[in-house]
Amino acid sequence: MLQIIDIPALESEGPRSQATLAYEVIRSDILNGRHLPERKLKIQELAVELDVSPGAVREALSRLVPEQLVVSRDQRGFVVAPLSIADLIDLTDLRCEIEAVALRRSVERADRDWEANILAAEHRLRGQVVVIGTDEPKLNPAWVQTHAAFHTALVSACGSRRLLALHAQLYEQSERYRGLSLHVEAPRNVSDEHSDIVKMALARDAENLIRTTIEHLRKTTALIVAAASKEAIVPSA
Amino acid sequence: MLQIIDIPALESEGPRSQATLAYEVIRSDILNGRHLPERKLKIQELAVELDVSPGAVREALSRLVPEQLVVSRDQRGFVVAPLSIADLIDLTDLRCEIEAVALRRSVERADRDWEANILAAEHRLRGQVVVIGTDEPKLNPAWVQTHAAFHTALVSACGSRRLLALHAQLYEQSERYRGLSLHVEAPRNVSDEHSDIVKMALARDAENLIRTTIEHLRKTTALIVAAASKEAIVPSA
DNA sequence: CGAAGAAAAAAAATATATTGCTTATGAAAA
DNA sequence: TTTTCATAAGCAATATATTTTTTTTCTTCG
Repeated sequence: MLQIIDIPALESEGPRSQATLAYEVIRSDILNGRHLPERKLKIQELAVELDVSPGAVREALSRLVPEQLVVSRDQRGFVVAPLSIADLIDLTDLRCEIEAVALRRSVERADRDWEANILAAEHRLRGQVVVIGTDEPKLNPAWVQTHAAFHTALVSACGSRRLLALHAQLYEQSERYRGLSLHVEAPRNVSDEHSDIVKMALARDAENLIRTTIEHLRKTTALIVAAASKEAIVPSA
Repeated sequence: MLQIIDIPALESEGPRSQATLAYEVIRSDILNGRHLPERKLKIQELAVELDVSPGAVREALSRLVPEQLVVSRDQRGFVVAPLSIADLIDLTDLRCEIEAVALRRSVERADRDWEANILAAEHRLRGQVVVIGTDEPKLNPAWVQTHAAFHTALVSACGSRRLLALHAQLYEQSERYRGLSLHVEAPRNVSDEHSDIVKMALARDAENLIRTTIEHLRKTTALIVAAASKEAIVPSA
């Protein structure tokens, strides 16, 4: 007899435990660049800063290891996972492959809801400014979230939980690199690229949608690589 | 000085913390089916069983959450991640996609070392029996390891660290399901399937290699699904 | 007899103390 | 001046005790 088990998806209900709270704060701090790569994450320091017990910090850091946001060395604590150009290129390559698979499936299974969500996400994106702060330029957190939602909407019809999770994970990891492209953001019209993507999606033209999206990803990576070549942004190994 | 090595399969050198030890033991117990899906993992119980402190167990379990081997519910502890037919199908689909990408790249970048490693891995595989134990049939752990090495060898030339890591992770997750196909292993000649794969690899015939490998994966999945339909293998919620 | 509420037991989460590893600093010898 | 060894300090890792939360059971009332 076949028994289908419903997987309880109560992954996110308010941060109730201290460890979960610490996890979310530290994770966000790493993604936003508040903790720089290679920086040592001292447990006691974080514990007093977040006002939680050292055990909670320790657990939070442990959870970040499989996500590749921090690396741990037994008996020697935790450091923020390093960034490198080589890793960025590797990451981008993999993202392009995954994106292609997810988009192709999404188009195959597309329906009107899918189209509606894409249109809505793009519309929200247009209402956001990308960079805030004049002297100290920073990515607008609201834009970051909306942008993620836009790209998620495009692949949301792919019909695979795991593929969606993988897509989200890779997107998130690339977020760490995005902040580095701020200084050379000039020669680019991101809105046009997005509307091209939307056009292809609505036309259900899978191959051109994939091509356009991959170009979009590679353009960002190319800018970061160019920036890193000029300035010594990425710490040396 | 003579060193007596009594612990086999010590993978990485260096100091191992209790938490790391607990992590490895629990992980292996889940993968080998010693902890059944949906089973509650009581911290204190595991702590006395492994002779480590509860904190270490807690940390170990936390590290298994992102690997999707256990799920945690804040304030209510940890349980072994459930298995389901739907998830197996989802997992297999994703594996086929990833396998295709990795194999295509491997063939592109193939060299003589790659061929040699594949041949060596297949040869080792032939020397192993799949199932041990007569009345209580169990997968031969040596075969399991050799089989993993064989499939890793095929994609090892893909040139992407992340792709290799992803491949390994998906393979590992599917290992949890493999034990379920034991009872219906009959109508199959796995060695022939493997030698077909080797033939395609040495011929550098990427598309046929992919096709053959995907068939290989899907066959295993189909057997497990068939087994689950007849017997109530998958535990009930 | 069944349902609801309260109390007790069990287990998770947290805090604090202790141990032990790693590394840095300094002194002594080459 | 450089190298090496020893000692000390800092911090990760672990153990233990305490608090909080959840679950189960027992009692009481409908």
